[in-house]
Amino acid sequence: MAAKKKTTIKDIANVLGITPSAVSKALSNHPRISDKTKTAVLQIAQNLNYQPNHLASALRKGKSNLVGVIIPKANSHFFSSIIEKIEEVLNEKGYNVIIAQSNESYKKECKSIDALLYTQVDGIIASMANETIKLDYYEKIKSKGIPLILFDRGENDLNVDYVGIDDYLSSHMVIEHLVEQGCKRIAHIAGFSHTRIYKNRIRGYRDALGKFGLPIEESLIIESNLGIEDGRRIMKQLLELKDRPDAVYAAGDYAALGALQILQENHIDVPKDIALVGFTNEPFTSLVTPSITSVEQHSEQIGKVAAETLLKRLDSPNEKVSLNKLILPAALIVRSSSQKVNA
Amino acid sequence: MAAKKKTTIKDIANVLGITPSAVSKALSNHPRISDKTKTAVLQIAQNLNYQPNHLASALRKGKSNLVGVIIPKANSHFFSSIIEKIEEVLNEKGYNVIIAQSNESYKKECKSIDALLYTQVDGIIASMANETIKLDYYEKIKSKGIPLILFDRGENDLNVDYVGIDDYLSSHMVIEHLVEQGCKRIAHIAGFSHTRIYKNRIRGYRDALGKFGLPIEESLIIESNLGIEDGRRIMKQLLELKDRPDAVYAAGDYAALGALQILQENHIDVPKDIALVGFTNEPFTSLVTPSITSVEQHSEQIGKVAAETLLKRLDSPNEKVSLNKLILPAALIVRSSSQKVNA
DNA sequence: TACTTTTGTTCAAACGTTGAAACAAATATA
DNA sequence: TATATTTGTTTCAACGTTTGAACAAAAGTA
Repeated sequence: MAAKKKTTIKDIANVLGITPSAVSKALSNHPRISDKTKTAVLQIAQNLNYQPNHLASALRKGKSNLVGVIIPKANSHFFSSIIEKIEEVLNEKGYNVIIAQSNESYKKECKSIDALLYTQVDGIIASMANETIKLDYYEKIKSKGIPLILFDRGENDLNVDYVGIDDYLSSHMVIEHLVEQGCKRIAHIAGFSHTRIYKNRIRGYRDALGKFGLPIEESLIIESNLGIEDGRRIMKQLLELKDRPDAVYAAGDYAALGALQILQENHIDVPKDIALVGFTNEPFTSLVTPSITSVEQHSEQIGKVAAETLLKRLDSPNEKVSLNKLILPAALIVRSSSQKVNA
Repeated sequence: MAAKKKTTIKDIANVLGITPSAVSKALSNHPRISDKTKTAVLQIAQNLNYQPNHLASALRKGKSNLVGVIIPKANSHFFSSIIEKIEEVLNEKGYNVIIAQSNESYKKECKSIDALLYTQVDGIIASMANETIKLDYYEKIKSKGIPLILFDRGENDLNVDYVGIDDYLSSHMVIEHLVEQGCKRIAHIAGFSHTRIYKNRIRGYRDALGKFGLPIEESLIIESNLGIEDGRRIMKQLLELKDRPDAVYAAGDYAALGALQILQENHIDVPKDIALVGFTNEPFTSLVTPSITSVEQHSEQIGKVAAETLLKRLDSPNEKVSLNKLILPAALIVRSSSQKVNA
């Protein structure tokens, strides 16, 4: 019952006794079409409940008005709010957004890229899976001439636009704060240094320690995947040291949470005995007790800039604009887990 | 430099000296095409790096192989894992998924629906925004003959397939558990009763109290949006009663968390003085101290069933299959916040 | 009056793929 | 040998929209 023939541009033309071509031009507000015809067309279009056939116009124009977004996992405040912003910016310009999750898997990422290319997206905005080391599929996007913007997890070797925060400086902010709180032995639960952002956080951590005249101790720097379990494991390891740290800086909130659990299980006072700082400012950091100090990455800002950068590329596809590497500032959100003085 | 002409079916045809039609048939493994031709076509397709033009085929076939999914907010474990599953099931059958967030706003939801219809999706899977009362845009989907599946937040009046859990029974499970723990005055931080699922939870709560011979007290049932702030506000309200409850059952985890915060701020022992149960089993329920007992809704299961139901509709569009109202069982995950006995 | 310009529209081809129908050649059946 | 069937391919139109070129009519200029 429900499925009725869709009205096309041709139906409107028939009603008015003009050609489909005139209707098409009227609908796109062509200057050579008379106002009389335009209003008539609009009127009939409404009456017949006309919906333009996106497929046909996309085929003809060679443009789908679809943009693909690849993220590791939607299930995090950081990524979901970036997507929200990207959608907002792109929808306004008539683009629709297709979201694909890689689930941190290289294989799934490749499949997603193929799916997006098959759907003929006009551009892709992506944050790479942790696992990804080979860049062949991203090269494939580039080789098809489809604009690609990376955010957060990017790769310098790819030579594409990138939007992210200043990880190096963020580490400085964290260390400076901890030093102000009187901490002298600061451990770092780090991400894998083969990923750019984690490498920079480590570098920032080291340099900042140096800046404040604190010794760098390799046993206090431990790389991992930064999951809860990693945090727990590494915190246990740190507690077993003969000389315990008086602060822990985790490069991810989940790892920080795991560390917090272990500290509490061992009745170690946070922040008095050991101060704790995380990274990403996931909502739960403010919900747990004690609340966890973390680094806010201004996700909406990242999403906005990524989308706008893509729009720029789409508007001037041939223009050889120089690469954009946009590094936005981050902010330290100080909470109970690190506040020893003036609480 | 990068943007080169895309190879089409015609290019392949030219190389082999056959018609595009033959190539098309070879690629779709038509039985009447010789194996010789098929392998030749495949070979050349690979050589020329041929990628089928989805737009053209979609236009011709009147099928986009795109499915739209509308959710209130990706930023929750529940919804993001449902999406993950939907994607998994649909990708396997050659469908791509477009995700749209309504952000719990009716207006945004309408815009999303229009966008999806414009993109010519073959079907839509949706969970309604809290705000949504008018069903006109959903009727629009139906009137276009596009299969629509609702999950979690559905509306009986719409007369479409629905997948969700048994909210009524879930409340029974919760109350039964609390009664077993010795609770006698159980408050309910409820969702708005104009939404089906919350209405059912309230009904289940009332009936279960009756079943266990406990009196129903209207002052112990308070409806809200179930956000953290709602939880805090309502918990304060409950604490001001001359006769305090000895247990609180919140219809959402965030509300439960807000309640927990207030209880802790007032140094009320959870679960000894007041036991607490939430709903949805968001990951943070196991992360806070004490961990919060909650109802697991088997999101992957919901996603799987929703996707499969849609596939069924897509496969037999004209078949007047009777409506599917699939009610899956939920599970109570008991944690510290409600465990008074045999801890 | 004759010519140019402007205005409003139609014509026709194209975007890339598909599938029913037509066709010729090869093979099977009588 | 004549006829029917099968096999492999081509022909052609279609999906709905867009766009440059063509065209006629109206308006402007000389």
